[in-house]
Amino acid sequence: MGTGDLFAEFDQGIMPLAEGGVILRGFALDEVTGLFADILDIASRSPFRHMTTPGGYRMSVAITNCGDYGWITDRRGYRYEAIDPATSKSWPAMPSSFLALAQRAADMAGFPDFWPTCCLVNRYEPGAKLSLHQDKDEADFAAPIVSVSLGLPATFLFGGARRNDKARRFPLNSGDVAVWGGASRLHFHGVDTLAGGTDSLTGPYRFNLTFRKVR
DNA sequence: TAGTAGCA
DNA sequence: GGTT
Repeated sequence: MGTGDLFAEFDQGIMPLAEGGVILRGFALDEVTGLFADILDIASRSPFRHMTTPGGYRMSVAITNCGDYGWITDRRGYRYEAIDPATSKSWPAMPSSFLALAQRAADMAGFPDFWPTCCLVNRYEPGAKLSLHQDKDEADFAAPIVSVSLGLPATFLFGGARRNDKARRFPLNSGDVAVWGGASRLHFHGVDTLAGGTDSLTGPYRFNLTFRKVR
């Protein structure tokens, strides 16, 4: 038996993330091709763009959205909007494949009846990162967060309820799905600087789908 | 403070 | 050089 076989058993499974949080390794593996096609379709109507934080800095992660609401940031702050400010039109509808995946993952993690009204689509290129933050612009903290990884690998940072709580590091690969809610719903989290590389499906990018119930 | 930079 |  070679080393690869020893690690193969860890390709799938449930990794504890925090109280109320798990990483479902490989949960979406057989869907990544279709999900990527849906992302390209969304981006053809609401293009990826680099938004500005309230402090006036450009985010290294490019974003777009689909669903009833989209998360945006500009010099005025963070918020959800039903209209894409770049197109002055509604965000693209959430594909049924997205909704079904998010619901299955939430259910698996112990959050039945999850009905996300927003899917934030993040695009990372090598060098891009997302510093520690809380998802707290939603009206309903009872609903969990579901986060799907596609393409290049990354390191997920997951901390505690306070910004200064030490964050733990978790490898995230294409097809992995992280779900957190309950006691960890408002915990600080982020993504470490993306390393270079080429993915057979997405090329020089990592994509992340983040499902939230905004209202 | 979903940001960067500098210092111990 | 990585970490706090």
